[in-house]
Amino acid sequence: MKRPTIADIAARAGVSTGAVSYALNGQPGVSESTRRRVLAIAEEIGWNPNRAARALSGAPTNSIGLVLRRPARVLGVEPFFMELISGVEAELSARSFALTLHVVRDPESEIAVYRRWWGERRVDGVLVCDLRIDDPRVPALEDLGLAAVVVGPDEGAGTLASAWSDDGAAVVEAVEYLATLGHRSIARVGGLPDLQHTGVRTAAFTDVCRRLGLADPVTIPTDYTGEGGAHATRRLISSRKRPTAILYDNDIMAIAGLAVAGEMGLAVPRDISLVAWDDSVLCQLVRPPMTAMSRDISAYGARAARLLLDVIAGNPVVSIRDEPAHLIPRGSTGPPRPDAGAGRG
Amino acid sequence: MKRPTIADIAARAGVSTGAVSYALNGQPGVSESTRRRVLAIAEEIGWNPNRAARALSGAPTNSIGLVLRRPARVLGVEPFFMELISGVEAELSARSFALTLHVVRDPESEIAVYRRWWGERRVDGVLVCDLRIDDPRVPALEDLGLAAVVVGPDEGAGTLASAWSDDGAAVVEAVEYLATLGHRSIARVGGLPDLQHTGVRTAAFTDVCRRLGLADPVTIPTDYTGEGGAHATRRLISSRKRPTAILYDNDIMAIAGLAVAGEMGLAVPRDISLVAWDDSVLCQLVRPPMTAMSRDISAYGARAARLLLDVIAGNPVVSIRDEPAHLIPRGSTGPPRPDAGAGRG
DNA sequence: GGCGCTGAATTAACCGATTAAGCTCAGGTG
DNA sequence: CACCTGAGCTTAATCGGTTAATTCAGCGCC
Repeated sequence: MKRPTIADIAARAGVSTGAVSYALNGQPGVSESTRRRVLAIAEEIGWNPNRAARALSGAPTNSIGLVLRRPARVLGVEPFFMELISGVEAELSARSFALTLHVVRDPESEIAVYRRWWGERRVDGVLVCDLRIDDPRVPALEDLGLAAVVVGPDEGAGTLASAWSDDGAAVVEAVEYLATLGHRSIARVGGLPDLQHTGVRTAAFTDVCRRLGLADPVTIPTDYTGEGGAHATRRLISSRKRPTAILYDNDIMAIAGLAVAGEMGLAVPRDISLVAWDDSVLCQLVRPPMTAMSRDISAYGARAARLLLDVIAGNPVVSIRDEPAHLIPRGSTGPPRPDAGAGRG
Repeated sequence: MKRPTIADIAARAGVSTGAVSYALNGQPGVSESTRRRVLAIAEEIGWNPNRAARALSGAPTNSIGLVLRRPARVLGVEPFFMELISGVEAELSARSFALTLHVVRDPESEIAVYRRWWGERRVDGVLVCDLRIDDPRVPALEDLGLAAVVVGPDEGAGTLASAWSDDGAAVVEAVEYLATLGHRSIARVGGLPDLQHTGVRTAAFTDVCRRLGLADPVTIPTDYTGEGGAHATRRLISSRKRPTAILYDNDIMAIAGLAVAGEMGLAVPRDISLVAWDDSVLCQLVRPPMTAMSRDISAYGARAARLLLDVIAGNPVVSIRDEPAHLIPRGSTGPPRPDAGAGRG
């Protein structure tokens, strides 16, 4: 099947391609009757503008890009990105924008992809995830002048707009809740330490523990995997000053920690309380069900997408600080045992 | 920052744009020294081919499309698609292809998107999921001549290539396993009845039950949701001829069914055995852990992507029948009670 | 010297749209 | 009747590449 072009329409309508273009784009310069005729013919022969040709004349591509830097196989396991993408798509599909996805191995190729997309005019803008400390992508994108929105805290986002939740406030909520239950020694199993939002959480955690006069706030950095969470939990439980509560930076690690606590003979929440960041079906299914910091990830995605569309449209934009995650108390948290935190498990 | 073009390179190298084009594309027609000079300049000024311009001259877009028809929010919950996408990406990213994603509401707009992408030359080919009986997308794609691969059984895929597992063989494996345990009355909680692969599974289920001389094989159609699975399970358990084993078309429904069995006072697997299709962490976490038909979804995605790339390249292709799902026995299956299946629950 | 050949380059058409500029002609004006 | 105006078109340049056709210099050979 041959793709119809405006030349085909022009031939049928007996006018020039220029006139057809004016007619199709609602520009002045053609009579109402001609316009109607052209539109009817376009409809009839199933014409679609060749985006390549339009793009050559400077039109937007109506698509945004998302580059993910992880082993592709991990994506299937990690629910975060799919929820984010579902939120992004909800916003995009309403406006007939497409999402172009690309998975890369390392930060250099991520920047190379941005550069290529920009050079190729493949996307109108990009969403940037997993911002790191001194992330080289920020200056690279600023240099290129490619529209971009950071999905993450605005710390380190430079001149780029950002959309994220107030992770600090969420940490404060969780720690205050545990402190109210009576916990004086709270540890944290954190995510990748060079991620911006890990830094934000760690700072907030340290601050609130100090403010409440709690024991020295320990954060063990991990890689977000179940193994990492299990290992960190083992270390914390067998440490001299065993905490009475542990705050995990994601749900996978919290659930792994729950299993470790069981193996080491600790009852949850009698001997130790556990809190997960990011709620999921998993948290509801385990016994005891896991107290979790729940947030609407797909709403973040939608918000970030809308922000990016604004940036692309050239509208004035302000970074969005979204609703913080909020605590959903379940069975994995309770008051500490009076004698807890004394010896080994 | 201005995007460099081949005209910029030509000016610097002191040759025509035509010569630059030949040099950059490894075509004959330029001397080795000129080619090296041109390549060096291109590298130096960070030139990238404007894809729109190339596309105008008929070059491929190096991207493939995937249209998903579901409420965008459901995507985050359904792990299937993310795993599929991760497999697809693993294959694509190695070849610097991008994946363009679009979420639509109804089948008509799905076809409209194909038509638009084709007209716009936005993608080189598409992956088609969730094939239905007499799916109108198949003739539409055949008409357009847009490269396409069906992710699903080749029944109903027409002239399009397809990649899928042998669901029939998997059903046979599951039923034979249950029959070996001693079950004579096995029911099935099926997925959406108008999906092609549901039809394949239902036919195989009916056949193998007949062949093994089992009781009338009942399949209750559902919508794949937990609620649907719970409702179907309730109906089966309270039916006059209660089955001693139930085969579910996905894991969500199986887990919902497990909860229903508990509510209705049945012990699993003593009173009733349950088998899930598609394994996941969920299946391992519930008590008793769920016997499941496990398959490597991301491998399907990778295989389908490779097939599509072959179709696009014009290589001869044959549909792939991938490895069937294989049974992972866990705690939710066991021999039936001698007196089971007699009365009401 | 004239001829054909080859290699290395240029030129120009082309892809399918957008759009500034130019043309035509009907209708109104002095 | 000459002149002006503007609606309604057409023409042609343009975007950034690709590529067929063409030019041209240099060389070998009869």
